[in-house]
Amino acid sequence: MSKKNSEPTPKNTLGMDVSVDCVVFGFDNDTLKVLLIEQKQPDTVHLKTQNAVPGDLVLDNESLDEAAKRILQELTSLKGIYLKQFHAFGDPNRVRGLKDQQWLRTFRVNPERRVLTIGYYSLVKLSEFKPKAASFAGKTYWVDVYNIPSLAFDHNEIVHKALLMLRHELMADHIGFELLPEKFTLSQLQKLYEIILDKKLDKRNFRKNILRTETVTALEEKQQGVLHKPAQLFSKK
Amino acid sequence: MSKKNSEPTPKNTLGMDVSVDCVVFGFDNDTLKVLLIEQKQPDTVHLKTQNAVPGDLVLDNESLDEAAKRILQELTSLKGIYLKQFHAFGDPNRVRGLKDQQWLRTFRVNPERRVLTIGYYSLVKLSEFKPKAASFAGKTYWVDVYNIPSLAFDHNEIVHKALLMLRHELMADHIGFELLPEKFTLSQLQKLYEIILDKKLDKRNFRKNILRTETVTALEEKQQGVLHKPAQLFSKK
DNA sequence: TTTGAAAGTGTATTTAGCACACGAAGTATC
DNA sequence: GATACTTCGTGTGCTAAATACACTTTCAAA
Repeated sequence: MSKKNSEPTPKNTLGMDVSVDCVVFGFDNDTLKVLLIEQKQPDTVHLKTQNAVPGDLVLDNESLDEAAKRILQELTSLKGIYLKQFHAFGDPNRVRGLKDQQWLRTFRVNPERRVLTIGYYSLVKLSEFKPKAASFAGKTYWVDVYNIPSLAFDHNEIVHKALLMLRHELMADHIGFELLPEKFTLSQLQKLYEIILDKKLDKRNFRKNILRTETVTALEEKQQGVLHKPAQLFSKK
Repeated sequence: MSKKNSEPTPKNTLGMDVSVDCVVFGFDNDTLKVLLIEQKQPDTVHLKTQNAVPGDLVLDNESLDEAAKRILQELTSLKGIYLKQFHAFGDPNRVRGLKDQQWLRTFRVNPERRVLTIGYYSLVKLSEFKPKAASFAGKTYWVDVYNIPSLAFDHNEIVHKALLMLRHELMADHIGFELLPEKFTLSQLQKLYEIILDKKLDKRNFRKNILRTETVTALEEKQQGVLHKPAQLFSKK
């Protein structure tokens, strides 16, 4: 089984396309949403379009983080978005749907090439989000993370894993405010936590906890235009 | 910037080689060790050999997990080893050392091809470990994780990140016993924790904690052949 | 001025974290 | 068989964090 050192035997593989897929989370005060794109389809083949998570091939001189950043910036005009690599999806059969294969034949120079994808998730402030046409995407839209339609490739699995990682990191690093506007109330933040973690939290204990972590800081300002006692506004520290 | 749907424009990239690198941890009752290999070198070029973490290209029909498992099984005879994907390393310049490039020219059919690697770490029971000749490796040996020499490619970074992930998961999931023999004492387990986390722990509190998590179970047996009060043996539950 | 609706706050109880020291159970030696 | 040596195994009191729980305040609208 072992080879002698004196006989170098170069190893051959076909090579893979590597892509980055971004699970973009947004929050609209009621539901946690994920950004989907309608996959581009050639006019000739008339298939029902599929939905997918935005993603693209990693370019030849690009790092993975750079590719993820580029994908996000092609979809939005936002800068400084929270981005985190969370898993590599490399099953050789992850592309097995008929439509998926047809799509690859249209949009990839090497449609037979195996595709490995690196999953990132990102948190954007829905309030500041303005969709932009991206080279790799058709229309974009937001769907409730707890009610996601059937997606292209293995994207349902990717979204599911992203959510698990998000939950985990929300608890560990308190990154929730990345999904809220610059100024937010603690009630908004609590609701966000409740929706992401999918359980109710006690108001007083939640506030104690958040304030203890010192990830947010109270502003002088108060909420305006609400028909009840206005809440104090906070921002990321 | 956006393209009309009616003009499919296939995207071209050169493709990448994808490899899996395994950071194999072992524990010898005193130090946490990492398994290194001596990189194979052709006799012709007489370079000082470099050390590396074991890894190999992912084969054409292999998933990432399968590749990691194969790499481990080529190095050891062990089955059922704990294995976990922890990060993808994809910087386009991660291979920039002169020796690294020479090595690629010898052992890769496409030495210029960009290489992406998926990092896995694994926990093995040193007591059961028997090194085996592997197709991709020269000699193997263990080094103290806190005293690692300069390695090929970006492997120092890979090991470092693996250690951080291991620490994290040790706390969260109590997987420590994967590094110990089937039967172990709580003192052994505590020492393992202390070395991985790099801090002292209180004996009584440690025991309370471990027993509360119910990840281990007490055996009838006691330690034998020690010149002091024999400790109770435990095993994974 | 009354109503509605969410904001904001305190306390008591339970649970987990932590610091700390000594008798018990074996082996080896004389 | 007494002694010395070494690690094992345990209990308690204190402090900090987690949890459960309900009422008053502040504003806008009618």
